[in-house]
Amino acid sequence: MAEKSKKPQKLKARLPRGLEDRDPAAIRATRQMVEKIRAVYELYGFEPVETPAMEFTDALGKFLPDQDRPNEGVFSFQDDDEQWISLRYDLTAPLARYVAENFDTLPKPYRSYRAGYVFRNEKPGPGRFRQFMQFDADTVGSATPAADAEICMMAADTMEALGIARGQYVVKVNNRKVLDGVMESIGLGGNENAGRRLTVLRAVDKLDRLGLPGVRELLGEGRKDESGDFTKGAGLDSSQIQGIVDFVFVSATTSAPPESAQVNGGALAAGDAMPLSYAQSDMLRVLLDRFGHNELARQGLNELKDIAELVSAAGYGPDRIKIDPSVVRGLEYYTGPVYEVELLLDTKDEKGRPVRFGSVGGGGRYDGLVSRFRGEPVPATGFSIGVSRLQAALTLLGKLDTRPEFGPVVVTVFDRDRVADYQKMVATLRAAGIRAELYLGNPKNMGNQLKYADRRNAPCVIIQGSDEKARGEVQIKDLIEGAKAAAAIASNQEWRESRPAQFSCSEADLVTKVREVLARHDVSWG
RNA sequence: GCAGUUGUAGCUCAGUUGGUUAGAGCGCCUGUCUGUGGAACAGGAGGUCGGUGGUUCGAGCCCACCCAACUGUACCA
Repeated sequence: MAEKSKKPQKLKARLPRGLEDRDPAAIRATRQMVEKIRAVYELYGFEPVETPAMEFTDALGKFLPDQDRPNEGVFSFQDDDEQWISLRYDLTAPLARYVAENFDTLPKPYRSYRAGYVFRNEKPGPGRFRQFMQFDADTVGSATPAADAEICMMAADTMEALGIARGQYVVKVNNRKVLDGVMESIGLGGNENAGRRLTVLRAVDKLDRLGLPGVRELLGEGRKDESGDFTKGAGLDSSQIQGIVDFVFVSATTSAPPESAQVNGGALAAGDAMPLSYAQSDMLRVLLDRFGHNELARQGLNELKDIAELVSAAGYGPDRIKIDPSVVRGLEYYTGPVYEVELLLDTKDEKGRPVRFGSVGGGGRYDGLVSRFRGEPVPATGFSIGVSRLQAALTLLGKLDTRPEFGPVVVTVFDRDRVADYQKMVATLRAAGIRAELYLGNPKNMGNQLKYADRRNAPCVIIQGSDEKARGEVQIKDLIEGAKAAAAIASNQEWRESRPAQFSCSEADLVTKVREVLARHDVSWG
């Protein structure tokens, strides 16, 4: 039987999931965001450094890759000498390596900032990519809560510099020591409970999403989601659950407005006390009363109190920086205060469905990360903005300028024997600092050239046929004005003959007249 | 990873109880229009119906497996 004659299989043009191509508007938006963030970080006295996109795997704080699944979580490969190398998954671990390697020459405390792409092999989602940009700032070599407080204030300032109004974001602050202490006090201390502690932390982290009832389920046997999938819980007994819930409850009633606590999971569970609104200091006092008997918790709460007082003294109220004991953060390397920046705006996708973006920034104190490389303790605290995620959110919110940038002035080719003349006009415009180009396509008719200029979003085109040449003139056609005039014109005939928004000027006035057109429409590039 | 939903033209989607040659809108290209963007009108290109196998005289439709996307969930050092 004859083989089915197959068409030659064309290579399919496609991109792996979680990766994206970036068009001019997106690139411009990123550039503007990065510039605004940079300005704030500089203002706070931080200085730039750049490290490569990959590091030795062990320097990133990751165990050697699983032979079966070497790319779970991070992308890794083996070098010629068999050493494992990974793409960085954040900018903190590489900074720790950099500081350790250059410890003797860096001024300490060392304030550093850097932006760059990081890579995570995870399931993508809205605002979640496998390659994305972060913009970090860190203070290495200072253990004082003043360093943490400063990072929080800078995070708030950065949000506002990015055009996110006060009240549309909040910097939440917690301390790992507090929850660790609470867990210790209900008998979850010690190495043998490390796994369960992690499960508890993850459960608490989901408070905003699942509400108190969901968290309760995750602390106990487990929870079934709406798709029927079951998540195994921490397996705590009821008194232990109540201990955690007591703690979480205070945060829930003080950090979230009551109505949102109602929405998430249908109200706080019955049997809990009435929701009350506490001021920050009241909340800390209540927590100290209740959990201060544990040394670790008391230490953490006192650090939080220090930070709260510092930011408050600098004029940053709880509308900008708020103590929220339910903030956990996933990374294990945090040792003290942790921060998280959340957008308080409702984001909806193109179809009007609500979208959860998660935090757009976060960080914390990681006192152990640099000292891994050195024999001495090196305290450090830092903060990271998820530029890509924030940009995705702001785009969805319509808060970013996504208008296409103006294209160049296009000099059309009327008479193909005179390309040299046209090229000279282009050179003249460029010499005057005007973005300009010669039409390089097939010049067989003017219509195509104008369509091209239109697609390029060119503000105007230059036309010089034999008539104009004889008079020593050029035609300047204002495409922006012309587009407005188009509305009043019905027939193509009329459209062509009227030549809207087009005028003639002498060759010598080319630059001056083009500048006038640009100025009229407020055209500027870059 | 687990679960659910969905895969038909570049995009958004129709497609009858299984029945001849799979359609529409938008977009794209060409012409009306050899010195001028838009609109209008006319025409054109573009499909292995996600893939493979099966049931059937006959499959876009039914069945099995695979792949992908979306949503939830888990993980996120």
